[in-house]
Amino acid sequence: MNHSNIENPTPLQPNYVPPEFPHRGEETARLKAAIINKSSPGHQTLFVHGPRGTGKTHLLLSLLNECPDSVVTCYVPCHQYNTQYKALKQIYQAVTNDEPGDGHHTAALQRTIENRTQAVNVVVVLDELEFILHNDGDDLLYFLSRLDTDLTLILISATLNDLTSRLEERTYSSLQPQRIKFEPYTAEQCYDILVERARKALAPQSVHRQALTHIASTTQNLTAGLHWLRTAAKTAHGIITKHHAKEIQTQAYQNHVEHLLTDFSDHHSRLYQAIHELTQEQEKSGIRTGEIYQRHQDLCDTYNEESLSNRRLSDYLKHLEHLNLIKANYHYGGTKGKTREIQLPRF
DNA sequence: CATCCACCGGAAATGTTGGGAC
DNA sequence: GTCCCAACATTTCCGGTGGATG
Repeated sequence: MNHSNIENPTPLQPNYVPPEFPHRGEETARLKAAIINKSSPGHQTLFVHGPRGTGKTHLLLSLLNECPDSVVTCYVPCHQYNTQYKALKQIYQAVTNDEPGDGHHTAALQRTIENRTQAVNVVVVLDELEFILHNDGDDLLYFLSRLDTDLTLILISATLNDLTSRLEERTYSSLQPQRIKFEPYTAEQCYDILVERARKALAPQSVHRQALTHIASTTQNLTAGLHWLRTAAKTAHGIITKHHAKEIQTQAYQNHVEHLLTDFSDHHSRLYQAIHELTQEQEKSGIRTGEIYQRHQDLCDTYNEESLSNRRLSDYLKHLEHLNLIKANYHYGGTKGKTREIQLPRF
């Protein structure tokens, strides 16, 4: 039995890459000029940054698709390929159509990549850059910057504004990145896009305008907004009203969080759960890390899972911070000692 | 002014897995 | 197979931080 409003679920899926990018004309033109109508051979690096849900990833994926077959393209989501070696493997695969195992020397992969990319146009996108910079990403960037090929390197990040402070000097000066900033959508622009997606995915007249304006004025993160709309469509009996949208707001946000965490470990989820629980229980805002580590430990005990060292969890917390799932206030000493205060953002 | 808070975060150590040479 | 060498996830170790307290 299907009494759902959804006629075509695809345009509401998180991985759906739309054919058009409204309100991103300037960014599209600049990226196209750099990638597809590249004027001069040699190196170029673009640093694409801006908040989550502003279309960075999807626009780049769409442009990679438009590249002619003669161009070797490689998209690397660095939250999954978070070391130089793993990222090199992805590039190696794109260049040679061959998958190397794990027991090689980094230098051997680098040499092969260097040889196979002579006289080839290569576009490499490193998305979620902060996750690899947390490890040995700098070495990777330095290697890529020194490649003697026609390489277009695109670095994407939602939490970094400035690479100068995050890269070694020689790496930065060798890359000379051009910045392209994606501003957040305005509520009006967000509404536009939601309307368009609703039109493509849902039965006519199945969503109230006020439901969409409510979503668009609450969050300008389009990824989150689309999760919200999809959740609303899935759960509505009949027309999607503003009231219904409000009712399922929390559930929609949880879906969004779950989606962000799919590529991460169960410990990441449990850590988030620990923070979530503590936030619900206490009215004071700001929870210190010690408390979170303790709660995570307790959760592991009840699920009969092995816990991790606090040192490791500290890194995982940083991952959640990179995903904008938590806000962290750093105290480098003082009354509270050296610690972080963690908060959940409002939707 | 010394000491303490409470955890940060770099570095080294440990254990596991996979590759290549013999 | 055996041996050695990489990469990697995780643990262990520990120096460091700056306002509050006495």
